[in-house]
This record gives sequence, structure tokens and C-alpha cells, in this order.
Amino acid sequence: MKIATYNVNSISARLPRVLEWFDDAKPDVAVLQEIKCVDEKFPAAEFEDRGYNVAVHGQKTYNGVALLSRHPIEDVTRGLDGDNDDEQARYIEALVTPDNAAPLRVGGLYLPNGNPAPGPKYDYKLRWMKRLQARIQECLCDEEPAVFAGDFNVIPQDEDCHDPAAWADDALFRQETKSAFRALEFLGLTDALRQIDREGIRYTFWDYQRGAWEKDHGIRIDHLLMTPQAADRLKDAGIDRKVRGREKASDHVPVWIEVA
DNA sequence: ATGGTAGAAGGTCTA
Repeated sequence: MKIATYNVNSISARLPRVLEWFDDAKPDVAVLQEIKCVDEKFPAAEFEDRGYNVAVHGQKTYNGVALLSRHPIEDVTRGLDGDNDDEQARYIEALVTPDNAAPLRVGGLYLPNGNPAPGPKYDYKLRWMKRLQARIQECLCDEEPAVFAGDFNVIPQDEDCHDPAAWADDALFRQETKSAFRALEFLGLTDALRQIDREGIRYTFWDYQRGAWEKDHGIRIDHLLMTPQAADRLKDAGIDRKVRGREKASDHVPVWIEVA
């Protein structure tokens, strides 16, 4: 079973690119971020025609996430507990129940960027990470196979960044951010992409500005974190880097895992 | 050189 995450940076602007990738990669489950539209505007039919069940947690202009699955989905939830005043659409979760494999819980997330840091946006990022940690802890206590996938807006380590010094004070790479991400890993989660030999394929995002793609000035911020019961089933993982070079590409590329 | 680009807007804001 192939599970992928892809920050599309507007589903309406990106639809031809996204469908092209779906037809090529054929993920069983995909979580999308920054769809930037309300639920009713999401092009669900395009995915349903390809055999996907569609769950959307949309928002006008900003944010917005979706979960698409060829297998049946149950228990769809939208948003994270812990802040009733949070109106930003950044989290969607479902239990994927294949006919021929064990169920797998999948959380799709778009973690706040947090810039400028320090400041209120950064405080929101750190609070959001605490709420995510609480949700992950629940799944770990249930000893459930689960994958938390998405745009974490976290560069975990120096090796995930073309120029660590240039990013030192950025909300994606500040010490508090890295520590909060480590706290998630220390719960017992596996960073799936860390496990494989990527032969120089390390990054998942290249800024539109300053020729970042052409110079390979990238960062790794799109991740799939797996509970032990899910990590035991991990077979392969990859980054579909070539997508970044296409016309009208998102600034992120798809990242995927294959699980038994 | 606090620029540069992209998207949703139709103001600037977010990234």
C-alpha cells in the first residue's frame, strides 16, 4: 500500500499537475496540503473518477487539507483538539481499511509555518505542535498502526538543508522547532524518509525565488512519521523530485512510502 | 541588494 503526501499550493491552480502525478504514481492514499479552497470547490469528481474516496477539510484562500483513498475510509475527523478558537484548516485524519491488508490510521497535516519568529505566529506553531503531539500520543497508547504525513514546516537536521547557517533563525529551523519535532520522534515514531538511502535525493521543497530549484537550494520539510506498528510494515520510501522541474509546479514535491 | 516568485485576492497577506 502506497501512502503519499503532497503540498499542492492551490488545488485549482495545480489540478493538471496533480492529476498527472496521480496517474503516474497511483498512490493508494494521498494527503494534500494548501488546497486553498472551501470543501465545495474541491474537484472531488476528478479523483472519484479515478477510484478515490475523498475527504476534505477546506478553507478559503489559505491552508486546507484533503485525504484521498482507494480503500474504504472510516472515522474521518477534521482539526486537532485543544483549541476551540482555532479556525485554520490544517488537519484531517481517517482510518483506512483495505480488503486485503490490516487497517492503517492516516493523519494528514499542514503544520503552521511560524514566521516571523519570534512572534504570535511562532507561538501558534509551537502550540499546534503540542496539540499534534497529544493526538499522536493517543494513537501510541492504543498501539495502533498509524502514519502522520504532511508539510511539517520543520527542517529536522542540518543534513536536511542546503545552507543551515542561512536558515538558523527561521521558524522552520529554530532550536525550539527542532526540539519540538524531536519530541514527536522520541515518542517512538519513525521518520520514514530518514530510513532509506536516497542517493542525494534529500529535499522536498525549493522556493520559487532566487533560482532555488536550479541551484538545488532545497529543504526537507514534508515528512511521514510512523508508529511502531506501522513502521514494522515499512517497505520503501521516496521523493518524487522530478515533479519540481515541470511547468507550473508546486514548490513542494510528493513524498511517499510503501507499507505491507 | 530586505530584493526575488507564486497564489488568492482584487487589499495585501501568506509562504
